[in-house]
Amino acid sequence: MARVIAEKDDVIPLLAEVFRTYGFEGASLARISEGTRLGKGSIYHFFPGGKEEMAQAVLGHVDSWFRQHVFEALNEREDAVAGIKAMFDDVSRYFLSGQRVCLVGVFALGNERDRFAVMVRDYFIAWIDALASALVRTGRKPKEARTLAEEVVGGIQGALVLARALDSTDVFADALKRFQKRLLG
Amino acid sequence: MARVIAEKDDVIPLLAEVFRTYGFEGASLARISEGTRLGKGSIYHFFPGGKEEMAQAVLGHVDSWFRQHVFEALNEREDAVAGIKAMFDDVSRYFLSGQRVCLVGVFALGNERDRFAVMVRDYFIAWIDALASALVRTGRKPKEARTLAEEVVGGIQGALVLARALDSTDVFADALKRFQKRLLG
DNA sequence: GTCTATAGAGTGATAGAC
DNA sequence: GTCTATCACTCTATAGAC
Repeated sequence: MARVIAEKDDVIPLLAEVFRTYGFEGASLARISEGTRLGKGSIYHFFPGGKEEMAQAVLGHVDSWFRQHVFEALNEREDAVAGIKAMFDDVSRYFLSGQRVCLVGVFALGNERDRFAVMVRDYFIAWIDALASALVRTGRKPKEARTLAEEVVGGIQGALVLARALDSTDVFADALKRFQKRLLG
Repeated sequence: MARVIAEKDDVIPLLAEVFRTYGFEGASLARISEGTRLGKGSIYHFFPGGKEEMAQAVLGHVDSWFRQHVFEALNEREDAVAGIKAMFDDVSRYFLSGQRVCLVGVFALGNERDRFAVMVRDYFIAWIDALASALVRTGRKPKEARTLAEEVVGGIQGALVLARALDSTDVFADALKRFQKRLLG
């Protein structure tokens, strides 16, 4: 038997793409098997807890990617303006200009929300907090910063919906430009 | 056998709630049967085309509700300001202050988007067009009106995501207030 | 032999269609 | 209710690295 080494870390991004494409309920094991190019045996070897554990792992992966790239840049950069610009660049690339969906957003809308409530909530809170803190460092008042952060993080989710509904990457790109302008003038 | 009269028009709102709750893939016939209190036989009597026809009917129902209530008020009211205010009131009530999800938005994010692409697209286009036309009548330039309309319609979708993620009706209510203020000053 | 990654036949339950 | 297909999942049987 050809033993092609696969590690959990290599599998998770493929898994993420399956969940993004089909949603939690629509991600059948057949589709997961196809998407990861792994037999059921391998899948259950990595994720004995089944689909729930797979989704948990994928959410964790998305969350830590955003923490490492987006939130950290927002929180730690001395230059808050540069951190905010970096956020918009990352977001544009990550969501493929609106063609790719936000897994956490999809889970928030679905029935599976309650099952993953903590991860879903923490992801959005971390994002809003990080953006608000950067905005305070650009000179905004804390309350204004928080409102703006909520508006932009929510607005990005809405722009993803619209971009997919209208099948237009421009809708997403234009929304990001508007948001950046509103935050940085 | 107790013959409880059911009509298709009575079934569709119940069906809509099932699709809203579980999504297209998650709306199994068992859940549909439970939600509509109809046996499988009755369901297929009303919708010989199966789940696809059910979803089509539900999308059509949502679409025509918005057309009759929201879009018409935006398009036809002499007083454009009143029409826009009415839109926000309707939206707040319809989505139960963010506890209820937008079925069209959910479909836009999912894999089922392509199947229902026309209805999904037309719904959002009609909404954006209606709002933009009302904004023009409040004195906005056409291009500015269109951008604002896109931003608000997308923003409402994003606010639904955030409200569910943070499990907060305030997030949704506050977003609506902000949008109304931005549109009407 | 032990351990880990592999494939996939086979389980009962449930899916959607009729 | 009845049909077949597919569901999530289990289990056995591999292969190769140590």
